[in-house]
Amino acid sequence: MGSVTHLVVRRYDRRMGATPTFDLFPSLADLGEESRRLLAASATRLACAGGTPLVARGDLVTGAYLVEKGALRVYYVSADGREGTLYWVEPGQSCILALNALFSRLAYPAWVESEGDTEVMIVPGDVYRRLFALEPAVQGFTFEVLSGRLFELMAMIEETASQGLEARLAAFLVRRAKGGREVAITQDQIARHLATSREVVSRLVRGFVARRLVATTQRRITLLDPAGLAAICA
Amino acid sequence: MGSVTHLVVRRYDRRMGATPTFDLFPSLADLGEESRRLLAASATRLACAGGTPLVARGDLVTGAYLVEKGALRVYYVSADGREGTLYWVEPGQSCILALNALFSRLAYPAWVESEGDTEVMIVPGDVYRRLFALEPAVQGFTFEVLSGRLFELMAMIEETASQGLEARLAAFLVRRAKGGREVAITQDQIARHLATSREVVSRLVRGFVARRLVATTQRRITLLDPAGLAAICA
DNA sequence: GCGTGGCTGGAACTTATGTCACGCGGCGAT
DNA sequence: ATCGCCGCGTGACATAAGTTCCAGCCACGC
Repeated sequence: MGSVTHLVVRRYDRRMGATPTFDLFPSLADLGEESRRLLAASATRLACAGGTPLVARGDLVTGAYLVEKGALRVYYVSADGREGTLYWVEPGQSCILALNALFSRLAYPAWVESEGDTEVMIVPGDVYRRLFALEPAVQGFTFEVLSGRLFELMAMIEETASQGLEARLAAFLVRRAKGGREVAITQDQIARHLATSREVVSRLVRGFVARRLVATTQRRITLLDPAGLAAICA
Repeated sequence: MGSVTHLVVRRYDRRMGATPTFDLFPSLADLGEESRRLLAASATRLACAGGTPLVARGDLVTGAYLVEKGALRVYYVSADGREGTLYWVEPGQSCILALNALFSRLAYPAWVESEGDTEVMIVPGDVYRRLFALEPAVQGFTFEVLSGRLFELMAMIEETASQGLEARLAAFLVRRAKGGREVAITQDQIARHLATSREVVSRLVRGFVARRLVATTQRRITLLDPAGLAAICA
């Protein structure tokens, strides 16, 4: 909000000296030659800094978003201002809601923002639809993305309903560390991911600190005992 | 459990004097003649009474379930035994998780049971996959079912996170009445839909009764003031 | 040095929800 | 009839989570 964002959209062309890379999208690698050309001719790339708002609830989305770098955070905001993360779209994945809205022509039901320096390949809606009709690879890719999200959301509902906040926070930290021990994030941001308030996160983190599971500094939580945290999730 | 269930699976054939009806599945109506024949030759129908367990978490699902009558209830059960309904599959819809597991070959992540006398058309996995590859109508149908569920689940997550139980109960009753005023259901069942306990439902219903929003008898709740209930949801 | 803003720690309190224990009434089975 | 089960009502209580409010701390700029 008010911060300077770097939002660049450009067409793939000679100037960039590169056609879209499909390294991240193996399912898309075996397109027919014609489809590849169609894609290269119409796809644009969007690059932006972290925290850039990309889609607001109710927007009509005009293309398929294929994330190449960084991540997209898809989240909801309830009437009283509380927000919660629905899922992240990481490199090699696609923003499924975009595809969704794309086909069913429904308005997008959530917000999307970038997280970290992000690059996204955008395939215009009509092009994607044509590719979907023609290319089994695109059908399969689309189906996988959709069904993967469905599974994630179902797991999330169950987790939310059956686990306390402490367990969910522990799980969040472990996932977020991705095998490492550092989680560089603000407690306020954590609160927004988990749809709770900063104070509550602070209280829970304090509890972890007391049990020597983590250590904290400003904007950073260090996992001292990942196994212990993981045990809490169960 | 222990109760007598009526579970019948039969092949569509001369004895039934009818090929599968596509009335409920307009998207499937314009299949090629060959596909129609393939479908008719391989589809089976399952008929069962309410409460029949059909799929358990972890099952490998072997076909696409197209509901013709009754409904399927898809729900989760957490470690401590609490359960909650994820969604219902009503006539004209398909059990998307079945399709999901079908394509990605993942184990089914939830339970499914029938609700009311139910009839389901089951298309074997390999047949569905072949039809999906060949028929745009099937692709579109599949995509719509998947994306519809995604939207529902997202809405549900937001609702669960931002609304209190009372509001969710009110919403449940209004939806369930489907425009009418009668909801024939046990409070215990309601509790299982909303992932809470019977006592809590009882307490909330009592509150509604006190406000003359509903009246209760055994196994039944009558909406006296649907508008008032709807107001609570907001 | 000093102020300012963003982030965190922390107590005290309120509220929603879950849990336990029990009674009561209807209704079908024996 | 009467026994027993099921669905329900109800209060007391336990607990997790949200809320309010304030203090401290760090980094940064001036």
